[in-house]
Amino acid sequence: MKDNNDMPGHLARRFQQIAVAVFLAEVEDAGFDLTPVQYAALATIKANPGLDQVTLAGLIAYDRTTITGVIDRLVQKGLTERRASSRDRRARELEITDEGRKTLRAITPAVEAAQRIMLRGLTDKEANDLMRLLRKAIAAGNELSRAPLREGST
Amino acid sequence: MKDNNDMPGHLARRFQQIAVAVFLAEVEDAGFDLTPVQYAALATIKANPGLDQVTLAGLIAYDRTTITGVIDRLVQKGLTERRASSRDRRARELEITDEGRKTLRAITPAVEAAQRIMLRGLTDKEANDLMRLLRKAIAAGNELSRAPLREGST
DNA sequence: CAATATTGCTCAGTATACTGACTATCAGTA
DNA sequence: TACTGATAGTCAGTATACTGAGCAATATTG
Repeated sequence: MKDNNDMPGHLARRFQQIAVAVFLAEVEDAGFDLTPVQYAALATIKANPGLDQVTLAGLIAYDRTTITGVIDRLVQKGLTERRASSRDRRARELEITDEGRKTLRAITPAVEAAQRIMLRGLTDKEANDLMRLLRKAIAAGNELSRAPLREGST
Repeated sequence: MKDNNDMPGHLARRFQQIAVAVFLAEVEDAGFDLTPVQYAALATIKANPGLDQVTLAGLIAYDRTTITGVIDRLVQKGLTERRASSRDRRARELEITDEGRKTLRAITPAVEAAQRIMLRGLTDKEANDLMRLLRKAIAAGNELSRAPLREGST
């Protein structure tokens, strides 16, 4: 019988599991307390000042119901500000704080180290191949999850 | 600046997200209600009758605190039996029920379809390459997560 | 412009994952 | 055999993800 551990779905889960563990370990070693999800959100807020939650969710492929809690925690940590939009009173505008900017800068080496560590079993060429193939598979399946990636507004 | 969406950690998360969505959609279309995690656990219990929870967790790389809830749900659905071991009173022996066996058989086509769909953007060669590279990266990082894969007892 | 549809966000509920702690039990050893 | 350490399982707490529902506000349309 075919080994269940060899199915793409299982490999996906396992690789993600390792990636998160490596990220958290490196970031903690660097003296910070930030999850991969929080990091991506924070970096995206910095790159797109004043964006609303739905746009942010689309830019990093998070569910809109997930982003609420993520931002709650970023706000609670003092890394992000959330305020009502004046143009659309349903929306919240997000801004990174000085503290958030500082954290993002300081944490970057750990984040980059983590990316290397999670690929440490591969040669440079293999790592590039893996990322290319993942990108391709993800692009083809983008619309299949509830939280697809939505490119910048144009 | 480097796009955060292009980091291996983000690709891992995104691919896993799509894989789970595809799995759930296919299984639901087939008329079943089983998560990828529950499926893997059930299949492993069937292949290793009477195994205990820690061994099961090791075989599919789940955390031991996660497996408790997964088995709770399999038992509640009538697919698995959990009973105290006579040899070691700390341990629980797991068995698949007839209903579990029937479900596993009936669900297989949907599971296989899901694996194809999550790779649908890739050629056969690319799909094989992706899986080979994932296996290699995972093997190198196995010990980095709290729930590493533990091969069969030997 | 009134009725309708859509959108931004939140909430309640469920299912992984993990941290850390705790109980019960087992195994090894002085 | 009493002591010590390790192991099996559970529990409480936190953080993603997602389903489905709902509210408030905006957009669309007849």
